[in-house]
Amino acid sequence: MRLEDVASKAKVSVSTVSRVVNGFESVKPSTRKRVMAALEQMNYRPNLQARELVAGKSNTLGVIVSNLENPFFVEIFHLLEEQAHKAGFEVLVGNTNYQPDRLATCIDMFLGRRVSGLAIIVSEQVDPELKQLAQAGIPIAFYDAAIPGKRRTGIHFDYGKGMSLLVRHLYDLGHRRMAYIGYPLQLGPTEDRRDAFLAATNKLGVQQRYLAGREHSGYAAGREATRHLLDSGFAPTAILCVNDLFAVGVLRELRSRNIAVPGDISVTGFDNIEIAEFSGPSITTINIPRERIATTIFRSLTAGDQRAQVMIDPDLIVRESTGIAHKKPRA
Amino acid sequence: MRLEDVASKAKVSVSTVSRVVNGFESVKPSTRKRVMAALEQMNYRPNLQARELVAGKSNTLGVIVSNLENPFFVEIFHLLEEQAHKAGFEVLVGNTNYQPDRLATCIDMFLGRRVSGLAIIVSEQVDPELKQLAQAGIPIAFYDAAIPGKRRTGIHFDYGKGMSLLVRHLYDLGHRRMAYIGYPLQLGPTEDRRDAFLAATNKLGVQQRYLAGREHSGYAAGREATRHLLDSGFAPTAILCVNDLFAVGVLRELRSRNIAVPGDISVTGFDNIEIAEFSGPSITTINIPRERIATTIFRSLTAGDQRAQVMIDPDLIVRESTGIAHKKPRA
DNA sequence: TTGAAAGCGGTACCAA
DNA sequence: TTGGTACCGCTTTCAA
Repeated sequence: MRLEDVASKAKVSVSTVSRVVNGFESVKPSTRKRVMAALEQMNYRPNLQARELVAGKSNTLGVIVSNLENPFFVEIFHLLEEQAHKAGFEVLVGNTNYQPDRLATCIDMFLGRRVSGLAIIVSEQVDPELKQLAQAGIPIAFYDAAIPGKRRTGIHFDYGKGMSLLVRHLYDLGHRRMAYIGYPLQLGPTEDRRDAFLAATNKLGVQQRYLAGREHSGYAAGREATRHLLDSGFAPTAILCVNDLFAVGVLRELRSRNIAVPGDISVTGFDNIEIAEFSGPSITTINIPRERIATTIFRSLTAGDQRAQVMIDPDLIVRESTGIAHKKPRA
Repeated sequence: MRLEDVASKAKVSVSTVSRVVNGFESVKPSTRKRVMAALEQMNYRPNLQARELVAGKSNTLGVIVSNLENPFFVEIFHLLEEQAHKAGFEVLVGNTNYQPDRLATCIDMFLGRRVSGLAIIVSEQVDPELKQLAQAGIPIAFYDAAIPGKRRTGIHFDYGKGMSLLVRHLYDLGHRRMAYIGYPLQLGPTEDRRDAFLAATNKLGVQQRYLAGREHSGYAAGREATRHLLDSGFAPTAILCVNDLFAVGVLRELRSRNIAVPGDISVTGFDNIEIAEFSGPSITTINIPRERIATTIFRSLTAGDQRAQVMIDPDLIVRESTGIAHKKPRA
């Protein structure tokens, strides 16, 4: 099990076994062979804690996400993982469930494990942790969170532009009464979306309504918010959602009320996850180019490519869920 | 940064600092206060590699899954995580993407990190790794994979029963021509589903057809398989899918061909993930009680509750996607 | 080409 | 209540 066990079995020193394990040249072939055999027989597996302790690093990257149930985060993780593996890194994921204390725990865990880079892809506020992060001494990449500073990369998506594209698209289709369904909490990036919605609709003089879903994500939250919305008396001709998951929930509720989409009401999502293409009807949404995000994170974590700020641009993806506004909205 | 740095700053020994860090009682309040201050100022964070090296364990559980993009796996992970956190464990996830070499790497990584328990929730074959796992010396729980032995818990779901329930349900609705869309590879548990489908249809004398999707999961695979199926000339009145993701893809293709569900063709999924309830139409499926799975895994990993075999029973969930068979199937 | 020994950053035992 | 020290398993000089 340990280097020493193998050493005594092969009748050599631990140094020699270590050399064999790490593929050094300076080992006599016959010795190497003997050691290899012992290694094999004893099913030796290096203790990474020990190895990394002496190395002082771990060629492991840490990724912290708010919500593994949102395919958007999972996709970014996947793309990042792919690049990391190619470069010989392992990737570990931590999940916060939007809980600030979990965030702190995850950060402690990853920094305590001396990961060589940490990607923080969360929606919650990171401020209270900034202090410890500042002294971490490793590259840290943020997506969507907090203020970037030294040794940190802030990657941001232009929500304002994205939301404007949606509002404009709907406006051009004749919509003048729009509702927006967002997250419940004070999550920075999602406030951006709401503010952008408010700004865009105000600018165009569109009647609007803002509503917070009860959960952070998920179909159920979108559905429930839709119930409240429709029962409130505000009869929108279009419903915009903070993400695609919510939009699916909205579609579900509308369907169960026999409200046609986009015949009676248009619906939009955000993120362009796969379900947006496969739901019935498919969902008009904003694409966030994950490859760019993943690549930027990876570079900043490994190549020391620490551009302080990166802004990512949106694309509008028009699908079946949006159409010409009816004069007489149903609800 | 290190215990020693804090010690010299607080003018005490490393032992004392260690005691304070670990909350031992036997420290004079005044000393403790001084140490705490130093700790705070220097932003000390214990090196987990060192700590775990001496401890010989890590109060961390490892979870390996095939596919983080399948919400089914994510849900199990979440439930497991919840219980683990309550019990003071951290949970680390590894992702294999159905690649056997990734599985081996993940296992090496987790065992090398001396996790105190390892859950392997994958569909690929684990046999080649069994040898190393046998010597791991820690509790290992399998879901859906490999042969359980000593120190290992095998949790299995009764796919045969689940598939029978679906076939029977459809049969009772008058269906006599059924197609099944499965995974492409020789993945043990999914072969079970296919075999169960074949067995159940044969028993009832139903015309059947088996088809493999091109990917492991995902909407696109289901959709593509449906294209092949419909273009093949076999005109089923019902399509059964290996999982709910596939079923969503099937629905999408049928919709784009203006084939009504369940009017013209009935569709079923498997797993009962959330989308099955929210898709349009909602999907008749088999529920797999994840709580039981997660709880069983957790217990076997921590409490030494090592029942060798656990079999989990299915529930049939009837929703909108299945209905009475038409005499003249369209396709 | 090989072995001995000094750490890496902690913990824990023993003495003081 | 404190400090000294051996040791966890591995890597890495330095000598032999």
